[in-house]
Amino acid sequence: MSKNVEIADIFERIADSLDILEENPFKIRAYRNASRNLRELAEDVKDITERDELSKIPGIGKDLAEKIREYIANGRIKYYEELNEKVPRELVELLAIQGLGPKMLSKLFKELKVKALADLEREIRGEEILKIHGMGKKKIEDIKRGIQIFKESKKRVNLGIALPIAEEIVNEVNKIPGSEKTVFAGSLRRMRETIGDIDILTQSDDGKRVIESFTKMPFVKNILASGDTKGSVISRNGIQVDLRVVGPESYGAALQYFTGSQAHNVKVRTIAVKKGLKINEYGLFHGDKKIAGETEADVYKKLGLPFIPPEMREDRGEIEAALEGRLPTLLELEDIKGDLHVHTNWSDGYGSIEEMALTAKKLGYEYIAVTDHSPSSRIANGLSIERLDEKKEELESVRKKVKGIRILMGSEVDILGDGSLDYPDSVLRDLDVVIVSVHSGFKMERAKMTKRIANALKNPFVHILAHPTGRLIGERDPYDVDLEEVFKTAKEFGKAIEVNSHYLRLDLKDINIRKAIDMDTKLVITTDSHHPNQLTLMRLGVATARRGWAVKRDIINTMGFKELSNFLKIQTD
DNA sequence: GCCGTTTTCGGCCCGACTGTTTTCAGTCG
Repeated sequence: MSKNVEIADIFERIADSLDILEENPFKIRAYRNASRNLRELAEDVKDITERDELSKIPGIGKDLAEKIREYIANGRIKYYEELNEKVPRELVELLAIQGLGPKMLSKLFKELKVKALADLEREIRGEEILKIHGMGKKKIEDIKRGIQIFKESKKRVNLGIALPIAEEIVNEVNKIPGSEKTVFAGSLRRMRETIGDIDILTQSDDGKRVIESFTKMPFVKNILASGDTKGSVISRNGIQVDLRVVGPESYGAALQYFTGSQAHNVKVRTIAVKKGLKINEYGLFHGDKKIAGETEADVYKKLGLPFIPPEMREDRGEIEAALEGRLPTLLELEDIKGDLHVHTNWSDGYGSIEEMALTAKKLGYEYIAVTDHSPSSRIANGLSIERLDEKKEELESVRKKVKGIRILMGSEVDILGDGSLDYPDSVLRDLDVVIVSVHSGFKMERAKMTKRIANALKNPFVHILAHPTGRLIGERDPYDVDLEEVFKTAKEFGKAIEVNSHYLRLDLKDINIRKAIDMDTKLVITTDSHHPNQLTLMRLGVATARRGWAVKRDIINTMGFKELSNFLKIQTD
C-alpha cells in the first residue's frame, strides 16, 4: 500500500475520532478533506515531502504537512496514537454501522462503556440502553439491522456490476405512472470505479405515490426510509438504492445536487454564496426568487460556469478550470474507432475471430485487433509460434469473408521477469499490433519492475503497454512501479499506454490517466474482451478516461485506420 | 485545521427522514 493511502487512512480515522469527541466540525472536515486529496494524488507523497512541497497539496497546511513529514520519517503520528488512547479504535470502527453516528456512539461509550462490537451487541439486548437520551425501541431495531449489514461487510460494488442493475431499476421506476425522466445520479453518474449505493432521480408531481410504488418493487429486500420525496431500500443483491422525486421546476437543480460529488457541491455552493445566491436541490435562488432549476446547464450558467461533465465533478480543479474557461472538451464514446485488445478462442477467449470481428463491425468500428496470449501464459492457452501461424491463416480467411472492418493480427505478449519478451523480434515484426503486459512476478520490487517494463517498451516492435499496474479492483493491489518513469519511456519511444475497460481492472485509473496526459503520453482505450458481449465495456474505459480529463487527441484509437496505421507502422496497400 | 482580488482572523453547504421529542437532535447523503 502506498504511503499516500496509509496517511489518507490515518487522517480519515483521526477525523472519525474527533467526530466522536465532538470537536470543531471544521477541523474534522479539514482532516477529511486532506485525506481525500492525499488519496487522489497521482504522485508519491514521499517524493513531494522530499521536495518540501507538501503545502502545495490542496487542504494540506502547516499542521498536516508536519504530520505527514512525521509519518514519512518515523512511520507513526503521535497525535493519532494519543487519540487512540482517548477513543478506542474498535469503537470508532462502529461508525460504519448505518444509523449509528458519532453522537450516539459517544454516549454509548461514556454511559455504558461500549468499546467494541461485542459490547454493543450485549447492550442492545439489555434494558440499560433505553436510559440513554434519544434511544428507543425503534432505534434499537435500526441498530440491529445496521449491525447485520455491517457484518455482511457492505463492500463497494464495481462500476460494471452496478451499472446494468441501475439501468434496469431506472427503467422500472420510469414505468411508474406519473413518473418520467428517470435517471441515475451520484457516483454512478460520475462513473467512479466503485460505487457505494445507487442514486436514482425521477420527475413527478406525486412523490408519495412514486416512492410507495418504488418500495414495493420485487427487487426490494428491506425498506430503510420512505417519505414524500425520498425513499431508500436495500436490494436483494445487497446494494442500497435511493430514489428522490422532484417536480419539473427543480429537476435540473436536483440532478446537479444528487450527482455530487459532495466536495464539488461544497465548492459550487460557496460560489453561489459569494454571489449572494443560495443553492439547494430545488433550485438556485436570489432571495426568494428562483433564478434556475429546470436544467443542470442553467444552474451552472447562472453561477457563471459552463456545464461541467459529471465525470469531472470531483473537486479536482474542474471548477477553477471552468471559471478560467479552460475546461477541456472531453472524449466521447462515439470518438472511438476500434478496439485494439481482444482475445479469441485461439487462447482464452470465448468467441472466434469472425464473431469478434462481426460484433465490432456492428458497433460501427473501423478496425479490431485480435491479440491472443503468448506461450508463457499457459493457463490462458497462450499461442506457440506454430499456432500463431495457424491463427494467421484463419485470420486471412476471415478477412476475405468479413468486409467493412479491418481485422488486425496482434498478440498480447508477456513481459518476462528480466524485461525480455515472450516472442522473438522475428515474430513480433510480422504482427500488426504488439501489446505487452505483466502476468507474472507481481511481487517484484519497484525499481526492478520499473526497469522490466521500461525495457519492454524500448523494443521497436512494441506498440502498447496493457493494464499498466496489474491491479484487480477489490481483489489484487497494483504491483509497485514508477508510473512516471513508464510514461516518460512510453512518450520517448512513441508507445501507447492502455486504459483497460474491464470493470475489474480500469487500469490505468482516472488519476493516473490524468498524470499520463499531463506528461503528453499517448493512451489507448481497449476492452480486453474475452467474449463478444464484452466489447461494449468500452463505455467504462471511455468514462474512466473522461474522469482523467482525456480529450480525443490523447487516445490513439480515435484515429481513423489510415492515421492509426502510421502510428502502428503497418504497411498499407 | 485550512484558507484568502471582499479577510492573516473569521469564516467554513444544505435539506429530508426518523424517532423520540414536546420543539428537536441525530444521521445521512
